[in-house]
Amino acid sequence: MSKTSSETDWREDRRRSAREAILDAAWDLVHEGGLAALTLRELAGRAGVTTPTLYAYFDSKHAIYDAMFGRAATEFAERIAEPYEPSDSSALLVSHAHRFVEFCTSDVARYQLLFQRTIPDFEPSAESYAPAVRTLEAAREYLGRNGITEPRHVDLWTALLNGLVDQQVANDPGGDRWTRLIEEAVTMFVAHCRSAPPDRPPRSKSPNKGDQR
Amino acid sequence: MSKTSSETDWREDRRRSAREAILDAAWDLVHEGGLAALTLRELAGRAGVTTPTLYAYFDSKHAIYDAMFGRAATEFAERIAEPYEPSDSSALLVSHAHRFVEFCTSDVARYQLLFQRTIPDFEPSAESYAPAVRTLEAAREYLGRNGITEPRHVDLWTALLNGLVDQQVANDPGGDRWTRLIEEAVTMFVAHCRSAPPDRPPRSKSPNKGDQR
DNA sequence: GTCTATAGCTGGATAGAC
DNA sequence: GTCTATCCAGCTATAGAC
Repeated sequence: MSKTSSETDWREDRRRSAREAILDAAWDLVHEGGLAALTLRELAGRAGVTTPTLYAYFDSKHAIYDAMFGRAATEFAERIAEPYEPSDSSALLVSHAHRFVEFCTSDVARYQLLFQRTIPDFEPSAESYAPAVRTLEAAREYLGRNGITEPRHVDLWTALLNGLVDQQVANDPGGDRWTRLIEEAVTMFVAHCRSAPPDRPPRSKSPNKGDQR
Repeated sequence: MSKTSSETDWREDRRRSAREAILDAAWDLVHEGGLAALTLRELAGRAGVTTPTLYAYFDSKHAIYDAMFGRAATEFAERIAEPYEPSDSSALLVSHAHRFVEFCTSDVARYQLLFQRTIPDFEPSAESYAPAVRTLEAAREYLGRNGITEPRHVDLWTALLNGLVDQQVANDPGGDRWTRLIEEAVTMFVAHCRSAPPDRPPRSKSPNKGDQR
């Protein structure tokens, strides 16, 4: 090799920080105009470079979305992993739910990029996606401490939280019409799981089959 | 007037059916490639006309989306308004939930157009939107028959159903991983509302304030 | 109402000099 | 790595003949 390792580190650090600066500008842009407002021309202008320069740091526009996804997923994982104040398992679950919902509603564009599939033909790479899946394990952990281990209950949990977030961002952006229901929703959910039989969902009578196409 | 009324009806009928044929083609296109795949060139090709002809029937691309929205909203209202088999109020609510979720999951593009805001700068007109709001009144009606009248419970209900739909279409399209939880979700919800005090959500202890930014 | 032809714009991506 | 200049594709929408 013709370079010392410190020279290599220097250059790689500069390259990394230039990439991060571009991503900063990308997020600014997206926060103002939504995910679809990201264009390479506008991004280059904000980052103080020209379009071809962007291709020195990213292979394509999708690669930029992927890097943005990776940053969002890391933020998500870090926020969820922050320590909780000591409390009983039920209050812990409420805190966890608050964090999840607050994380999602505090940045709608980030939420859409992470959890909805709104960009045509974009799929996050496995590396970018990894932190997000690790975080789902955390949810299972907190549910488990409440004695909730049934897979269908985990699914019901994700549906409940996701529904609150979705209604909040779609119908009352910036407000708290649905986020203020979190505690009640968790109470409802926990009470149900504690009373439900472990194997089958409770059914008092057969459902209206005629309506289930 | 120089035309008889029957001549006028004739022409208006022809015009209406031509519009409907274009909308049929638009829905075919969208079902195959998603909402964003609608382009006027492709639409014209499928409808057997050329691009300028589309402008003889619609003022703009957004006007086409609006007409599609109107049709979807009407389908939604009609499906929800179909009579239910006689049953008790609880089973009625389950049937209602099944219909809502099945309607949404059976046509993802239609669901996205109706309930998510994924098309840039598109807002449905008041006329197109009207059937959808009327249908929300139906949900309140069925909840009311179960003694559920609190506004916050109505919000919790919409979040719960919307969450099931969202998880289903996002993470298990074509499957039933979340739709099969409908009955259990309704049971949980109804039991909670019956036991909850009418004015305030139940809280055994104060929440972890440190986590509520 | 329907066509041919095209305007006018915006987008992602690249060639090649420096 | 960064620039100037440009290509090429896609889109909505319109002008004007028939």
